[in-house]
Amino acid sequence: MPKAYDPRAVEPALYEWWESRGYFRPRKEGDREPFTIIMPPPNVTGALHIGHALTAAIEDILIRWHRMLGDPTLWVPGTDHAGIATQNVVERELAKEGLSRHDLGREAFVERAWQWARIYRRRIDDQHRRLGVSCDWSRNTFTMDERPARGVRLTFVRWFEQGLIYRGERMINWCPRCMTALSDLEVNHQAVRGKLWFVRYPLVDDAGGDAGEHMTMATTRPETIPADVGVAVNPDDERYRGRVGRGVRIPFSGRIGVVVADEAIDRSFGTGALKVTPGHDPVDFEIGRRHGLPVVSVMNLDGTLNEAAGAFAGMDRFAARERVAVALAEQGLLDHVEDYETSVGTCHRCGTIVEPIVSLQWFVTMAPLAAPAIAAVREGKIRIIPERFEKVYFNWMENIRDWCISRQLWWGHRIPVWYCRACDGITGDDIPAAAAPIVAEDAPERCPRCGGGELVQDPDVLDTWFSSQLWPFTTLGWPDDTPDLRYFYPTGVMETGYDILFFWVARMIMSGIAMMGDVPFRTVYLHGLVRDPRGEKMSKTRGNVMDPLDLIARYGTDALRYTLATGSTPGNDMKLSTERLEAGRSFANKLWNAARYVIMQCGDGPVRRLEPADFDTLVEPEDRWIVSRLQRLVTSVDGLLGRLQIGEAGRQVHDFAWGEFCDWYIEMTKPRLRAGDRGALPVLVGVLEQVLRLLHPYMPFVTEELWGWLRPIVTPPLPEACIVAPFPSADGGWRDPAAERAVQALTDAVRAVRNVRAERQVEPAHFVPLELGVPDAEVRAIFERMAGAVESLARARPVSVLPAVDAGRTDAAVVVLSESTVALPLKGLVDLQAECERTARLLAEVAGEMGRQQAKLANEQFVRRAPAHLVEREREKLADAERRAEALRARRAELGCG
RNA sequence: GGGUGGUUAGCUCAGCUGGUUAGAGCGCUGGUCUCACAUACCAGAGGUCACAGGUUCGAGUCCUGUACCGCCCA
Repeated sequence: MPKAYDPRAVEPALYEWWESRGYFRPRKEGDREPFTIIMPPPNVTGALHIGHALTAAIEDILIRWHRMLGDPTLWVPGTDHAGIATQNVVERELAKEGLSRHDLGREAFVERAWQWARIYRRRIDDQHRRLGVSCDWSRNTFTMDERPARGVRLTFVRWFEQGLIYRGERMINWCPRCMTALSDLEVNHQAVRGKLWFVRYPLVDDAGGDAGEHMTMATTRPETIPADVGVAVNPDDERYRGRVGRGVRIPFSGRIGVVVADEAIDRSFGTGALKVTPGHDPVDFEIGRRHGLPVVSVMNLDGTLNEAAGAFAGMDRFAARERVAVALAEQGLLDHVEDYETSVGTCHRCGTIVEPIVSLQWFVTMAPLAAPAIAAVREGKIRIIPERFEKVYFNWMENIRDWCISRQLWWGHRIPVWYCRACDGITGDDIPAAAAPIVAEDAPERCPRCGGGELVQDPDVLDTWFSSQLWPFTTLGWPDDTPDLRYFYPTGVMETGYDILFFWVARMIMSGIAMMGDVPFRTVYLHGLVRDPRGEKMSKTRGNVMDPLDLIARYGTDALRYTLATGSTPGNDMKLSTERLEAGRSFANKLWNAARYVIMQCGDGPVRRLEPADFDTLVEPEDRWIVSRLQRLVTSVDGLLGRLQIGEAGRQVHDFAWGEFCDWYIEMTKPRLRAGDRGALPVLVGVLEQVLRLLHPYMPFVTEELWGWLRPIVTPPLPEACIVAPFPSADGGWRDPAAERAVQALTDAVRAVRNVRAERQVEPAHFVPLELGVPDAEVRAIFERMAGAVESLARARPVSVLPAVDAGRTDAAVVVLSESTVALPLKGLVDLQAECERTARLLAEVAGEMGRQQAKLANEQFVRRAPAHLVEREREKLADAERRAEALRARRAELGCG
């Protein structure tokens, strides 16, 4: 067996073996409830990042745990076509060849995108395999596959027929670079330093002539002035009372706009007067609508100004802003300019500042869909972890707005709507707003009205999330009625990042209830973002991304998974550093070496492994101690995983494996094994294999590999693979509190000896004589039985276990502990001066303890109201402290300390 | 503006329903290549749990407020 664990040497072969054995496919067992996770489908835009690794780690832990529990366990992998993002990357590829998508034409471009998607799907799947994910590849799905696509069309048609989907002219977010509409969620808001221009609008008299007065208003976007149609003030604003109803002359356009009074106006902003531009601002759009104002647009879809902007036509919107300001100044209309921090919306995908424009798009009416989805969470049909996100969910859902679902892209699910050229008088590509949509799952042959065969499909595609929202059931076969759908829906846990709670999770709940009549999952588990060591978000532009495959190459998959899983708590971001990964790698190596020790001791075997039925037959206290501790751990882990406390469960197994099993139990067995007593072997093997099982969900490779080493030399035989071995259960609840107490006391004593040795700089090779005074007969018996272990652990010889040692003796270093008194009678070990100082320090500590306990016990309220066992515990602690204080005082008197 | 999270050892973070002397990893100090492991072992130092009130017999944990940092929504 190699001296160090080498992940690269074992991982690929193990993964292939698992997969070939069919372990990843669900096994239906009796009437046990299935456990299902639908994997959040990564975008086919590129490679997996560290966030995907976190998703994979957590989900695989849950999946492997449930599989080991014997549940029929299904994890469905898949990938997402990511409309706008993929179109962008494919367009970038084309640009390298000097081509645009328009050069290729729609059909060829879509074929090109399919090629891209096929390549990246395979790459992503391979990366997932490297992460060790035990998902069912036979059910691997792509959002553009035939069945999900059918589900998309069916949903669209049904919602249209129910009046939930409509086509209309609304204010939407437009990305001038991506040249498509966006939903509200696809716009990021950020604060930017800008300016506030104060512009004078001349008031006109009834005849339209100059009234010689003006109103000054503030705007952050002077380039939209040519699209102004009026001015609005707050109805309660005294300053403008007489102005409402009058006309103003709009600069540049010369249009006469009316001054309206509207509640939406914030009197404290600027001058309290707002220019109204319904064509370019959502608030203004509403104001215009309330007051019957026209909508004027001065912008082209690419962000340049159009002919309505007059002299500014053809300019980019930001260049136009400066030019308009200059022109205003020239005309004497610019009052002044102030610095101003404003908020702009940017495209979620490309970062371009989005433009609010009025446009003809398809929308989903969300409120009716949201209502039952709100109820589902409120009634506890769905639980969100961490719970605080339920509030976030309610807040968004209760204020939900209609969802703009049409995208002016080529890559995606084409909207299942057709128009009749004859009926709607369509000649070119443009579909008139008044055209009557023919909505159907499959392309209709003829127009249902006129019977004509000249139909043209809506050119737009749907928002990617429209198909993603159906994912928990399209992956299981919907819209067909499949056995999978009936058996696995609703699924168990939806595990994903909190950043897509609205984008995805909320919409899945809404559409699941709407289309399936039941929630899509019982539990939502939201993890945080993985950040760089400085806490910054990882991004390609920052250049601080950590590639999971690179980390796997350096630290091993298990180290990466363990670090991610135990370093994060639900809903909270984590900083990932190489130091933490190193710790994970060390742990894998520690496990490897502990197993290596056990396996080497076993020789060729066969070694009987300890099973629960054997617990009562154990005689050595350390054996009973480690088994008792293990049972305690198993109970705890079971409870923690049940509450999805994955991080804490993983840490506890780590602490047990390293801190108790390796540091103490294995060391205790060494003198026994050296003396030819093989009685510890079943315990070593039994505890080790239980630890491997407990850790398997976190560190599947090293545990499976060690399982393979252990299996041939162990009897009764272990299950054929760790991945399908039953997860440890503490059903019997076996404990030995006496052994736990005594061994705890013994390790305390050993630590005390080591402490003295280190302080007095005793050579490591030098064995010192040791006397242990143990008043409690039961504990003393265990100390006597374990004297050999003490020798080896404390490097002490001879070891005498006595009912008492004289704490005051001056010929020895003495440490008084709760259950024992340690005396190291060795010349040169006792330095009177130092000993007086040390005992004085200890006495002060003990006095502090006693003070706290006495105060508590003196408090009548505490004694009366606190639980009896806590009061009793305080009394015991006080008695113990008093005993130690007494011993210290006696020793100080003996030593003649002042 | 509304909401929400964080503030615990030098660093990064655990700490579930309130109850021993608040823990871990890394780092630091000192000592060990001891026959599983130097990716290791042993010992040690290091914390007013952001601050101020409150509830309680008892608060890192619950409540209110403040400060700073962050995120979400508008």
